Amino acid sequence: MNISQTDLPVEAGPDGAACCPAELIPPLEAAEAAELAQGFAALADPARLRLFALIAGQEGQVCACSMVEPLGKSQPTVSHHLKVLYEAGLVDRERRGTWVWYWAVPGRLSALTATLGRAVNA
Amino acid sequence: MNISQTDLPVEAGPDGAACCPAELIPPLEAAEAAELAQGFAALADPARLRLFALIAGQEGQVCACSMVEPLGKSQPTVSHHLKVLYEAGLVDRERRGTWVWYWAVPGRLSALTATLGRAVNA
DNA sequence: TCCTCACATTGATGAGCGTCGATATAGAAT
DNA sequence: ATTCTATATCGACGCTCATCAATGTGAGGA
Repeated sequence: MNISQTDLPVEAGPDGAACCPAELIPPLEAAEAAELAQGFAALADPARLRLFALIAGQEGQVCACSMVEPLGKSQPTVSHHLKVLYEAGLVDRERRGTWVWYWAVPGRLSALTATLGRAVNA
Repeated sequence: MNISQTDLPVEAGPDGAACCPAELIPPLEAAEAAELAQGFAALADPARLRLFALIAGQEGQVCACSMVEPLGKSQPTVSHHLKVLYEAGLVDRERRGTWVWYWAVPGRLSALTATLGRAVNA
């Protein structure tokens, strides 16, 4: 087994045999990572993904009453997931009389992925 | 089977006041939503986000030993998160002697977001 | 061979989440 | 006011996950 020094990005020290370059670029700040993770967590559930696709895929707005049946979950469960999406900033809502209407917040999804992409390409 | 107006999801009032416009476009298929959610779940943890940014942000590959200290978690915890990222297809790895090297799988992150974006714009 | 180091796995624990039934709240209509 | 409907909240259950100490595994080195 012949290991040439150009094969591996190893910075081997004479005494300690280091495996790694001296310093890595700093990772995401813990606070920013926590905020990003919260955003992705809102998309980490199949029911919420289907809800979000249902809302964002329509022209205009969607009434909450029309989302219970296609999702196949109980009304309290749908309401809970809508709240999670709302608190994640992915959807907005407005009460009009008896019903509540939801719509996707433009650019919020792309902002999430862009933030991670920026941290990766830094 | 009889199709009556009570079968419709639309509750159209006499003056045209309705809560639901008509049929909604079908949501994400449950199977596709589950697969997507699994991918986003890998990014829904601050420790894993920092790990992924650490790996994808470097030039070349990263030794596992160099990720324990910057993350501030125990070695088993880091190993667990690396496994989750690996099984989500976000990173790949190779053992070289004593050490294990990790690198980001190109295009996997953008594929995730593109799939959701396609479902939304359909 | 035995020892050491790097990494993975196991087992346990505590916290958090998805789910639903029951209930509360808000608005509209009678 | 009473009642009905749509939505939100509460309480509880079961399950999953993040975490770490202890242990296992696999690869050099003496």
